[in-house]
Amino acid sequence: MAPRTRRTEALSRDRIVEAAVELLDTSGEAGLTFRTLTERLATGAGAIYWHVANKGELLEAATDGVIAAALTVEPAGAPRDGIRAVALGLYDAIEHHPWLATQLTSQLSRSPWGSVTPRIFEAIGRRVHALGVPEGHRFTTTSALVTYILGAAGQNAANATSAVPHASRAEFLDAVSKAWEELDPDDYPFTRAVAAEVRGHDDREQFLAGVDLVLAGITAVHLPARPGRAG
Amino acid sequence: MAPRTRRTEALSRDRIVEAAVELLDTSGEAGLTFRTLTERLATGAGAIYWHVANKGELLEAATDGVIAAALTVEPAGAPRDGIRAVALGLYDAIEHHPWLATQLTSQLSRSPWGSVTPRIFEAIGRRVHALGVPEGHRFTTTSALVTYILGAAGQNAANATSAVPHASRAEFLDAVSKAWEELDPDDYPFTRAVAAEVRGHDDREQFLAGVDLVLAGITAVHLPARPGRAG
DNA sequence: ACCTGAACACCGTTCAAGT
DNA sequence: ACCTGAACACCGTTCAAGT
Repeated sequence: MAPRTRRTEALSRDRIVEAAVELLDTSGEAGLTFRTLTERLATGAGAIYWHVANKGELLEAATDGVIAAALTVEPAGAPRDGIRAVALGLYDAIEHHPWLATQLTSQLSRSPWGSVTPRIFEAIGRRVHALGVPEGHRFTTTSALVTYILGAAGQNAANATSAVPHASRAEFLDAVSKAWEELDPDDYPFTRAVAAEVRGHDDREQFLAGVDLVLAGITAVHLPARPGRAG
Repeated sequence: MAPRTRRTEALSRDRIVEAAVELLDTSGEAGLTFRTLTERLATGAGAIYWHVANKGELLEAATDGVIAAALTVEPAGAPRDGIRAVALGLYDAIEHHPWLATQLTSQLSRSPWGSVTPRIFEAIGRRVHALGVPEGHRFTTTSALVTYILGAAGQNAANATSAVPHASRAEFLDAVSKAWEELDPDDYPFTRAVAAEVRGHDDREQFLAGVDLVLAGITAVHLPARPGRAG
């Protein structure tokens, strides 16, 4: 395959990051190497290192750009709906860019001072505040929500990447269901019993159900029912 | 460093997996290579490939062994306490073996028919059932719990691995808190406001608080209050 | 059946040399 | 200042050859 880019414009950090995102989207984390990247950009490895310190920084920049775009959610509406919208925005972003999952986990912990962590934290936390969660509980509550959202979305991204490539989603779930039904009845009574529920389930619905479960928990623990306030 | 093992016994799959776990625990995911492994076992690469198909299978086996050990939790007690105990068991296992985090995410999705997924699912799900969650909601509820637990534990494992190596936990949290306090007041009012709460927080406590939040949500949504049942 | 270890096709990164 | 591209020190995996 001939290089897509003929180097009309000069190289720049932005163009490098852009190409990296394209490679990641097209061929996954393994598809981004300095070889594929130099080929795509019609340049040499050293040229890339002139603009970017190392592969980690490249991945950070790629993540930041995509997440910033994903978090531009309409600001208005009830806090609960806002949280659902932000959650879905992240879910969809991770589904379309499965390489985000790994990246988010490592950036949230490795560099919480970077821009990605505050961005996500702010988008959720602001609405947790608006929900009425009292001071002193906002950090923990927001952390729990962010953890669930990124954990679930990440799990889902792994689902998307993996699996036998040509097997449809339905076939995959069918295989899991079958495998669970054949587990030892003494050791795995529960897993066997819910095996059938695996078959039809919708990942996105299940994700939202989880968000609602956490929201219900927040309501129950931190927002004692008052007359005139809807559940 | 001289090889620790002098090859007194014959090579076996078990000994290889055992050595892999030791290397992973000692030097992290990057520390396990076929070079370090052959050195440790005083053998050649081909010998390992005779017992194990590839590196992925090696990581699977390592994960399975450690998780099975971590899930041997006392069976009795109230379901809620059982869930907390299982959750903490997984949390601690991942904290002691941070490489588990990545591994669990990929195994839960890539091979839900493997032994790891059913093991975790069964340990939590059985107690979700005992809690009284009605049929038709057990799969989704258990998924949400497992997602939160593995997501939080995984995030924590990343914390453990990363950070400037010599910085103490307190110093690290202090740096994060400071960085958050310096964010733009217009863009990050919430994050700035909770920056102080980062400083003192205990990860384990916060993890458990999250589990309790999900449990409260399950109670609120699926276990309508009845006279004679304690919250 | 089980093991050896050189060889292969990759990585990320560096760096003298060019313009 | 910006870029080239060969070279370095690694990877995981294979495979003819040994016992």
